[in-house]
Amino acid sequence: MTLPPDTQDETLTERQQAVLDAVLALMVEQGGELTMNAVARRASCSKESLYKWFGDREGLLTATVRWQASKVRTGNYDRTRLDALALRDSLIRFAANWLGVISSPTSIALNRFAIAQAGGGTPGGGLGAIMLANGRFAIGARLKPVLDAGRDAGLIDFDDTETAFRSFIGLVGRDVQIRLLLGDTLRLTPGEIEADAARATDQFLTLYGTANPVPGLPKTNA
Amino acid sequence: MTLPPDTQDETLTERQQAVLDAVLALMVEQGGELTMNAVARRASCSKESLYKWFGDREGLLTATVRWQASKVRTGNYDRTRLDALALRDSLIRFAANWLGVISSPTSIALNRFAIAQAGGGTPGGGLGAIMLANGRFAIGARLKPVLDAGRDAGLIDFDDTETAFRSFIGLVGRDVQIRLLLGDTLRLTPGEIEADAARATDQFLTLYGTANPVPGLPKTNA
DNA sequence: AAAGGTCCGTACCGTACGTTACGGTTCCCT
DNA sequence: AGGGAACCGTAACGTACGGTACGGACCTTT
Repeated sequence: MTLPPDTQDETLTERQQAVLDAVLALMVEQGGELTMNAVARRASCSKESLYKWFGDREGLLTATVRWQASKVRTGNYDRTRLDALALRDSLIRFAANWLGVISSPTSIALNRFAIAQAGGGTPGGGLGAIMLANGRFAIGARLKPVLDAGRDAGLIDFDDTETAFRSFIGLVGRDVQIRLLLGDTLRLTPGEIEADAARATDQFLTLYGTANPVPGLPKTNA
Repeated sequence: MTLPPDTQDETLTERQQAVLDAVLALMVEQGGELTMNAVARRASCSKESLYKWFGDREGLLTATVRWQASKVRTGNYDRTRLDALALRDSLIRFAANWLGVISSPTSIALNRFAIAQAGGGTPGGGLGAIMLANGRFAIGARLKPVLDAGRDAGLIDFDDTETAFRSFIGLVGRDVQIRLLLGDTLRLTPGEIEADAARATDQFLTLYGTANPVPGLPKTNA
């Protein structure tokens, strides 16, 4: 009669968090073959405890996704005083951070799981909806204030913040995520991430910047 | 003793093609739960025939991916004489075509399958490698001649064709593919596809175009 | 008409996995 | 020290699915 704890809000024991970390580790190294037996063995816990804590396999997976999402949340990027250089710096740091996240083995493994079961008949979306809410839409909510502030400061110009935001993440991410998800052996070193972030940001500023661009960065046809 | 027909090159009976179409239909409507029984029932054939024709489940899946890929191949986009308007038109048609492909239910379902098993221990990449070869890399090989021709004609300028190409598909695709894969209810009408293709192309030409842009398209901060 | 091949429908087998149940151990509370 | 809760390890159960085997129908060939 134990109803599934779908309303769990950060109420996780240290032990349970360790279990979820074990799930993440298994997802990363073992890939799509994730059995309850393997989780129990890896986490050194009994399957009975797994079912008591998370209800069923689906509950364990959603708890894992939420757990990882709660670990990824970083600081905001908005500032009070904003000049062209500060805006560019904020955008570059945002882009580099996001590239680091989406190219991390954990994010790749988690997205694979969410995508694999997004097609199933699970109503409500399941893991895919959670990944979208905590990934795509969360970063949108975090970056849009920066873009709006840049527009208010007269540094950039656009009609729709959403459209500008999508152009930016398109320039930043390009085909990285889909290639990594499909198993492409694509290594992003921290140096490449930083360079890509700067290139994408400068391209974005070229497209949406006003007449006062950052000096010395007219066009970057890298 | 029937060795698996891994060297099948378009040698498919009409019956077998119908079976693969049934697999595609099942992938689209049923999602990740694809059993051999369901395929046999849907295609009105026996499981024995499935195993005789495709070896095993993996062979059936790879044959399906190849079959779909062979259906998507469209005409090339290169031209002999190229002015600014012709280049822009080629890019727009290419972008619209690609957007239509990646937003089609068949492509989404197929990518879901390839991604789901790309994490598994299957060496060589499996379906993911096939999807990459026939998707991402195939369109690259098809578009790069156009970009190079545009550069030779002095219409656009860049150092690395690959980098320019990746910026282009970033501007075109943005976050469409990952959102659809995660189950986002995102509908792309033909009109939106055409508008997105034009916007992305004009943004690309703004970034990489030379001093002679298409008249009347200086900046499109849509 | 007889023979042989191809294929459909179904039944069957072995295994893997999700889920449940149980005995033994550790730890906390009083 | 005694009682109880939580938990670990393992065994057991039911189902689902990949893969195989078999009987019968249809079609072609001679």
